Amino acid sequence: MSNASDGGSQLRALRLLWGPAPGGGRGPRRGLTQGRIVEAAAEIADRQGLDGLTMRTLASELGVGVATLYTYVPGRPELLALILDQSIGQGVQPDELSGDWRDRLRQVAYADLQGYLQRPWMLQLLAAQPPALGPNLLAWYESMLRVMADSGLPIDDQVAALEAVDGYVRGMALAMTEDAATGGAGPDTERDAFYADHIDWQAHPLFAAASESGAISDHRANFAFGLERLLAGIAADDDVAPTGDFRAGNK
Amino acid sequence: MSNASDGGSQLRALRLLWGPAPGGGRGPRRGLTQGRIVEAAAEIADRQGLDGLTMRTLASELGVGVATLYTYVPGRPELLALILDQSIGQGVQPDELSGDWRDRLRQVAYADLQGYLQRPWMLQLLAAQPPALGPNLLAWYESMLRVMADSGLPIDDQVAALEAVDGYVRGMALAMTEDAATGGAGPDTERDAFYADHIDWQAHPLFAAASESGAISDHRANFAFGLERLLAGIAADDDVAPTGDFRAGNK
DNA sequence: TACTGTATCGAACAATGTTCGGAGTTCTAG
DNA sequence: CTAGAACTCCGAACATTGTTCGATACAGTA
Repeated sequence: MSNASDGGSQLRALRLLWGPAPGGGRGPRRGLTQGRIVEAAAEIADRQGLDGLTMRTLASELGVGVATLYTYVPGRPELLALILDQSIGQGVQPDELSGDWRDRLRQVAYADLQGYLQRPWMLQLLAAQPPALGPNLLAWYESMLRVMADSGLPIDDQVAALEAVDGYVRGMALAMTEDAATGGAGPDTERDAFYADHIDWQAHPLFAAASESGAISDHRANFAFGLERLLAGIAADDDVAPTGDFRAGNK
Repeated sequence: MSNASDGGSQLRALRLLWGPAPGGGRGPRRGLTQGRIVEAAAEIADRQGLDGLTMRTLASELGVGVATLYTYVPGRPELLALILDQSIGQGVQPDELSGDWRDRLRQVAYADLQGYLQRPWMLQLLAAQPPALGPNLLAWYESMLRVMADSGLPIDDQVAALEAVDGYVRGMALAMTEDAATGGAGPDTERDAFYADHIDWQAHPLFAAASESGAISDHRANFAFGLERLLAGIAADDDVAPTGDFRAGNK
């Protein structure tokens, strides 16, 4: 009951993702396809952001009335689930890459990062709700497991490693979208001026130093740093540390 | 220009976060404080999710008219920035923990994870926009840097390690909110039934096996796995790997 | 005691997702 | 070939959202 905005839309999304196109029945021939709608929707989201993707702008882009959309898609939440799975499908297939499993993992990480940076709304959708397991997500996961199968790790660790790398990429992408948000055209001078004025730099000397040195804003270097450490940690087969730290939390 | 929904609200949020409370001027005494509003807003978000937090529900909860809120807060986006920074401030102060820097990093990771799981809307806000650098975020960052100062790592690596752990936690939390979304009361039988029916398990043997074994759904174990690997990788001072993989991307 | 500037808030406005009802279109049953 | 059924399309309407306006009440100041 934590996410109030899901009145069974997840299930409807799944039916859309997997269900067959409802083919030719009686009435007039359909002027659109689900594919065309999803494509146009993703394009609008790319240009205007998720908020700019309204049923009206989408209908107008496609040259149809708003109500028409509802004969193809049950509602906006389901539409969002569709463009998310479609975008996932546009990434690389991990097991088609070259190199050993560690190289491939790294390449997947960079490719996925780029995807998230180009489509920040994917992260918004992922944060709003766990993604429906559509065909593309499933295929990506299976492909990822094929890569991990080469690692010689136990099956549980294969999954854990996969999830860890994927999680890391998403989390870092979250922090890196910052750059895109400012417009890409140079730093936000107004904001920086505000910081300079209102922040007590004396009281935060370490932050001041780190900020000055540029270390904080060099997201790409930070991403590379953490990724290599994570991969190295996974590849090291020696036992790591006390894995138990689960006092707090649920059952 | 990627995020269309920000018409300078970031700056207004910063002013709110750092600016002094506008004190007693002339008119009637103010019946509310920014603090009380933010507290009530976060509570509503906890119960009803971010979508349930409307200006009307908030006003009603506080027993005031809707328009009154706008004398305390410029608008909803700024309100969201406030509850985010406030929530960040409710986590632990990293440098008040015990143990060496690696232990502390681990404790911070678990504490932050718990915070994100209890307040999934924090992740939604982080995904929608990079957080405004409010007092609490700044304090947390400074505290984190104090912890990292013990590591003996170069300053750049300190920042990178900090960002990596933080990013990892957020990314994994993204995947783990799944549990909360189903309501917590057992697995989603309807959804699982759909999966069983419509997915071609033969074509995805590895996923089928991983799913069957429960490895995929054991998020807490996966989190621990990756965290230990990441920490171990950071602690290992030997050089790691080719850090250059930056053909694609921007300048 | 008047004046000024503020706080409060009911009402209205624009934009959004969604539904309703009717008009047109195509297939199918007889 | 015709009549009905089932479907597509969509203008209009509805509920809900964030936000603004204008009036009214209040508290300091001169």
